Amino acid sequence: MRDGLTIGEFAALSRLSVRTLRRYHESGLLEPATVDPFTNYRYYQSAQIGTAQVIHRLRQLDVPLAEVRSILAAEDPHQRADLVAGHLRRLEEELDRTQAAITSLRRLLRPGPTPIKAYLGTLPARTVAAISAPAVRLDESLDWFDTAMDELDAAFPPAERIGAPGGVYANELLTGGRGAMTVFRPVRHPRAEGRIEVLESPAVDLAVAVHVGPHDDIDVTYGLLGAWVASHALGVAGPVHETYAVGPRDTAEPQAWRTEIGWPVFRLTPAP
Amino acid sequence: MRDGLTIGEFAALSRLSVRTLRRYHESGLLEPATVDPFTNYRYYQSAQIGTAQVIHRLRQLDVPLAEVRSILAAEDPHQRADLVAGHLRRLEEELDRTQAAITSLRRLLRPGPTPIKAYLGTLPARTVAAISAPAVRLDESLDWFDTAMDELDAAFPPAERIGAPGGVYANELLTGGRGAMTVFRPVRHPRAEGRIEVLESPAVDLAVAVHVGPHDDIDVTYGLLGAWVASHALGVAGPVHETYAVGPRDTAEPQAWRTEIGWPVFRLTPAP
DNA sequence: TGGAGGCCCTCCCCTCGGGGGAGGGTCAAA
DNA sequence: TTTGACCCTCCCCCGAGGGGAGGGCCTCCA
Repeated sequence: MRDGLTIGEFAALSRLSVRTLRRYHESGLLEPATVDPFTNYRYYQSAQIGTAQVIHRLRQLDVPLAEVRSILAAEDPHQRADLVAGHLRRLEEELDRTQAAITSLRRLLRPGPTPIKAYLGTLPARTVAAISAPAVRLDESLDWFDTAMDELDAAFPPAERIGAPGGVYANELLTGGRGAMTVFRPVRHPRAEGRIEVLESPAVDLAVAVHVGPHDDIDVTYGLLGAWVASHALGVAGPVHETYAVGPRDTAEPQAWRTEIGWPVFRLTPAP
Repeated sequence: MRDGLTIGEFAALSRLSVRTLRRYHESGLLEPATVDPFTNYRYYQSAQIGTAQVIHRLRQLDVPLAEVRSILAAEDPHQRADLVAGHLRRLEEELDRTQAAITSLRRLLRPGPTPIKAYLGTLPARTVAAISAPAVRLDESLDWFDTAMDELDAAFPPAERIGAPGGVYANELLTGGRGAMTVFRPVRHPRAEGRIEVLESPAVDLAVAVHVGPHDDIDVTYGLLGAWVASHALGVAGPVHETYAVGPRDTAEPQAWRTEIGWPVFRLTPAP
């Protein structure tokens, strides 16, 4: 009777390729039960099939090998389940991104010219209650924004609020980097409290476009506004302002959302 | 007035990184409108923002750059939509695989021992109507199987049929390669017709396990059967037989499916 | 009219999870 | 004993970027 299953037999039972099994051995992810010291032949035990199948399926879910390792290392089934559940959550987020990409593409690939109603406006100086963070990544921004907005809403009941809330976002965020982010609400009597601070926002000239609907394809509106700005010989002068004229706090129907995007701009002087 | 947008400005508007834009230039996917011949600075036009956004979103959907190229090259919006739709179909298949992986993992990670009821049996010699393909890949097998089964069903009406249909699958399929595949149905009066041939299947000793439910996690049953075979000092002697005792043609409720997996085996003689 | 500091350039190497293939040793059935 | 399938190591390749070094360029402000 043999030492165990050869790598080829084991590959068939675990649906992994022979090469991949060798790689997993090399990286310590799945050690053969025995390795012949003279021939270096790998032999596996049938009890290892389950482990190999777990690896195979986790990899199908794009779990990185390092994480597979920690899932396998977790003795406690609960802890293991938590790790897997964490990855499933990431899969759901990935699905959201996929959905947004499809929505956005549908708009981008719509035949015919894409109209954009943009205009120049001036945001007057005003005093608002705000929460800021110095360095957030774009993908963390949604969570951060919700938390901060909840804090503002808790501190200023509806009677205190005047006008729609908004956010100010550093332009570096658009390039994938970290950047400053502010969420604000105009209120009757702004006051500092906890993370909330009183912000004097100066008057600023803006190029404005209104995005209607959920934010899945807001990048398209940004692009159209950016094109409008560039083609009107304007330069970008600061972080973008979003004003949530109608947002998730006003209606549960995302189709009705209205987001005003305002980009501080200045007129470029023509070159001589 | 400048030549256009610098790479950094363009990156922000298209949500691509500067590095990525340079890569797309290098690979001819998205050429800057002008390149300064002395400094090699890239300048983009605002009209290119839409194209860059399309690329960005397609990449989010994991469309390979080569395919992005052909989508962009398609002038006709319909043709373009077809290419995109093709990829969306692939995304759906990916989603099916993800679903199967989750089902399978749930079973694999279920705490406690995993019972398997396997037994040795003999499939008697018999004559069946069959369709074979010499070299199919596992991921093509589902489509191929459905087509072939439909042909068999069309040629042999219910009154002709005796017993459950099945398939014979080369073991190479399990390792990701191509292999022979046969779908068969026992019928009263087998006859060749079109792709259908009459197959004399010899008697064979099988290790058998029954998989209950949809095939999402059938790999686990295969693994358990394989472990059982290995631990009983048996060797695999030929292509695996699946018999669809209850299948999609019998009930729309996948939970009720019963698939008998039979692996031809022989007794290994103990080493001296 | 300088600088300073932020952009931008190229070039090279790294990542991750494999696949292809060369060149050569081993195992087991005929 | 031969033969053919199987296994070994080693090296290179892929795609789609990211990191960083080293150095030039642009533009704003003093």
